[in-house]
Amino acid sequence: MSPTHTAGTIELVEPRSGYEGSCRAHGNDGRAIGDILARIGDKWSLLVIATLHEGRLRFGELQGHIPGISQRMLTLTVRQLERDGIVTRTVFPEVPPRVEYELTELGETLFVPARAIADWAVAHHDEIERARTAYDAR
Amino acid sequence: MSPTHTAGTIELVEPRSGYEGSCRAHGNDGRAIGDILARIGDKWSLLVIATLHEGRLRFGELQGHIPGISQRMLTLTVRQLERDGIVTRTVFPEVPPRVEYELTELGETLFVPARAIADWAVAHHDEIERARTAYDAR
DNA sequence: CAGAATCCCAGGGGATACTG
DNA sequence: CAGTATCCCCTGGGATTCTG
Repeated sequence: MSPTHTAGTIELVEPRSGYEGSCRAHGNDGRAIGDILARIGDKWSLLVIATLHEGRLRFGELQGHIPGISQRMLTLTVRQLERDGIVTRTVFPEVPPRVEYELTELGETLFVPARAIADWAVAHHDEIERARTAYDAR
Repeated sequence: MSPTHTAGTIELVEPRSGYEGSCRAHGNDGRAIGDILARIGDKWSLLVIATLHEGRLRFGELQGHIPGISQRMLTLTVRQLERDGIVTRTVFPEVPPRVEYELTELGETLFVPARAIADWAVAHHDEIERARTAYDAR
């Protein structure tokens, strides 16, 4: 909305003098991070992105590859991602209608760190599991 | 709970034959990923982890470094992270009470990909902003 | 100071039914 | 097929108050 900022580096957390200082200073940049984090961190976005990384898919296929997602949530998720420039939505003027989704360049760049998180989760999930059992038995 | 699985690699998304197959196969591994993703992807965890990466902090300080977090949510977040073995909670037997939080080794390893996501958000947030304005003006 | 307990509300998200 | 529209429940999470 406000193109009035001059870019500049934004630290997630300042060395030790105030996250608030760096993020809140120019108004919306601090929120932008949480904003984007909220998007990619939501229940389905990462799964959609990971699935689409394998190649373009139509709506139904996409849903088939993501067990448990409702039609409604898939629609909403994919619309958000489209709005953010992370996926493209292509409608083919046929009947019955066909719509295909694909990652954009931006989406592909996001896949890299997203994948890193997923890999971390996979690599450490039993370690976490043990930590939980230990904590619960305490 | 069930130590009956033989580890093995878990793919986030199978090359093209079924996310369901790989994840749902052994029962809880598929859910575990979404589970962990949900934890780190929630509204506050990443911020807490990032803040703690700078060094150990007591409750009040932690809250001071994370603008907008309520006492309640900080408590809940930090407890979850403790349960997952990502932070340690040290209570000093003093009066008034002092409690300090610090990242564990595991927590530090999580910080790496977490940081990558945050960096991505920072690096692309104006690109996303433009995509949104474009989409909304469409 | 560091929480635990309660209250309460907005909205996230599932199930279902309808449409172009 | 690929959505949209509703209904409705449940949880996330803020504000406030109480305690060791």
